[in-house]
Amino acid sequence: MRESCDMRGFLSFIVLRLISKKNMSGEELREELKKRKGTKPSPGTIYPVLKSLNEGGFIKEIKDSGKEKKYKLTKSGQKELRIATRKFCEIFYDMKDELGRHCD
Amino acid sequence: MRESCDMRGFLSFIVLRLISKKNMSGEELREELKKRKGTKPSPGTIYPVLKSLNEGGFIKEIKDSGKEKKYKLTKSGQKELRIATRKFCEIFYDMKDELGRHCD
DNA sequence: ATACTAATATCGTATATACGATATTGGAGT
DNA sequence: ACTCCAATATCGTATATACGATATTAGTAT
Repeated sequence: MRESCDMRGFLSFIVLRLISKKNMSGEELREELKKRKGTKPSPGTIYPVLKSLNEGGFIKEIKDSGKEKKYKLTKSGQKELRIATRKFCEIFYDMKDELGRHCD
Repeated sequence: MRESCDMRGFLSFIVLRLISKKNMSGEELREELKKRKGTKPSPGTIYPVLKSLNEGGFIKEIKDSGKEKKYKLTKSGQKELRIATRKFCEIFYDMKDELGRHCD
């Protein structure tokens, strides 16, 4: 996960958040993102992100039935998610009203 | 502003949002982003964004005293912001609780 | 008018996120 | 065992956002 000042880390952030709620595979993530955004991210988008988060030690593969590989957060991933969430809130603190209005 | 499926449009989104609340110059935007994120985006980050939003017709230069150039949203920019806000809320609808908790 | 300075603008470079296309892999079913 | 398919993985390419360095510009002050 990036530490610098740019805005590019959001896909990793979303993936960490989704996995923190429920252990998920690449395909499940693609489905969930389709629900949220209307379009399904291509395999070339999601699998490199999972690879990078895995190599960074933020998520860990768990064996599941079938050929799916599910991932769960590691301790380090939980910590990273807390940090990223705080940053997100600092940047977007004033989106609270809109989120309430649009999404109830 | 981008229409596709990626996550990269957030700096433009934030800039549109800030300008929608108050006409702002590049320096004022840098200051506000510093407040929110802790680091001030470099000139090489913010001015190209303003240029691109201006060329896209989303913001418009207004003459101010001094050498500052302030920008205001155009009608097209207002519309774009509404669309982008809805998308943002669809993606991050479940951040509502965190935003409430962290930022009150 | 000239020098100074803050704001703006541009340049080269780096990287995360994106895509579509293609390759690989591992269970399922025959 | 072999084929098939869905899930995963990789490749080449494109673009927005990032930086630091440098250049330009327009008021300010001397």
